[in-house]
Amino acid sequence: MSSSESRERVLDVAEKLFSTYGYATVKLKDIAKALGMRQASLYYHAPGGKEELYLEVMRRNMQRHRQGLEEAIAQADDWQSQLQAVAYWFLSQPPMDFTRMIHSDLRAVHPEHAQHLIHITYEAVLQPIEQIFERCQAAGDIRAVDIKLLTGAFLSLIQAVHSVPQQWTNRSKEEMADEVLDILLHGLTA
Amino acid sequence: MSSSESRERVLDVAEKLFSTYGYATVKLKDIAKALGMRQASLYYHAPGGKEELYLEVMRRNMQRHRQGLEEAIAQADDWQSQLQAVAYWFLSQPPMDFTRMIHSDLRAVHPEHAQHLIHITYEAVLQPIEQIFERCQAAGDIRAVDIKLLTGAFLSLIQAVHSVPQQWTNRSKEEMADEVLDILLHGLTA
DNA sequence: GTTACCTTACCTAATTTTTGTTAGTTATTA
DNA sequence: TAATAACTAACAAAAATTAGGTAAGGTAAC
Repeated sequence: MSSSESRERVLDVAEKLFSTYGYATVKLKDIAKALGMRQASLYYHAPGGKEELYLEVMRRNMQRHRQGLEEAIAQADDWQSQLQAVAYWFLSQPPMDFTRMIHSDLRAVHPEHAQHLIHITYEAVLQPIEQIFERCQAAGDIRAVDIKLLTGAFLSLIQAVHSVPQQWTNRSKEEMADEVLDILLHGLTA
Repeated sequence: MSSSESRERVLDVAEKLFSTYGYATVKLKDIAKALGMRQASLYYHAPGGKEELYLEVMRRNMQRHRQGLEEAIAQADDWQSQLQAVAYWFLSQPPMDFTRMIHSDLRAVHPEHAQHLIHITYEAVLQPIEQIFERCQAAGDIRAVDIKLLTGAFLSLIQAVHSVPQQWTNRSKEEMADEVLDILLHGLTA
């Protein structure tokens, strides 16, 4: 395995753990264990320590989201398929918990880094989705609503589906996302 | 201050912190600091230590939710006001993050206690809301949907509103909850 | 009503455990 | 044989926990 491949592997594992459990819950030991190595060996791949590893992981994560969302949106032709594509994209990725990130995880990092991460998060994930809704609204496809609120609601719904323990249901996450999306578009009373 | 009053105060403070930041992020030092006492003094009020304090806090929390939801629902006459009352109830309480609780916080407690907490959570908060939707569905007020999924979606929407940093908006949480609820009921395309 | 003695609600200081980090060593491989 | 990618062991810092002390306030005995 090449150097950059094994570094990617470290970032992948760390990302999955940090995304699922949050910064404070995940110990370096957990990451090392998941990688099949000793805690100290992590410092070969991540010499900057835990906080810097978290930041690298999240920056790469946001980078990938920007790319993935852009492609997902570009390839869908109408706005409803765009929303579905975005939903499926998130379901294919490690869970992204904004609430925990903002209120909990980011308190562990230096304020300037936290601020920067919030900024790139906005550009990478919030903005692309806001733009879908803005285009919808301009075209008259959806009624007048607070776009930022709607974007937050949309994301929260997808992540709620994402976080349903697989053992609690016999449906696939995509099925559930479709149903939730349908409710969002046409309402409960339709 | 009476003995039970000051104990309640400890539980109140611990609840707010645990609910907002999660189990691992909150250190006993943080709780002590918020109470204006030394870390070691916490052991006078919570001799069982951190894990047991967390469990007591969450059990009391669920107890209160059961009560509060029951009253909120009983006092509203139609189902739409019931949903609004439930939303407002949650906004009046410390945030409840199921995803974090299940995937993260509960990993720190003994499995049997975790199981029990999941159970009382279901009875105290999931069930009352499911019952609203079931009655709606039976009465034909809403169309056929997966009730458990709908309940999760509803809760996730409310908590998303609850977690919006007040500085990011000039609207009240109740306003935002009303708008989100309206979208849920009538859809984006209405 | 003052002395003795409890209890309450903290405190400081020390200890233990967990977590993060550094140093120095070794096997593998390009 | 030099770089890579691990390892063990030690160390440091943070977090949880325990031990033991004390000041304030109540209560019973004298």
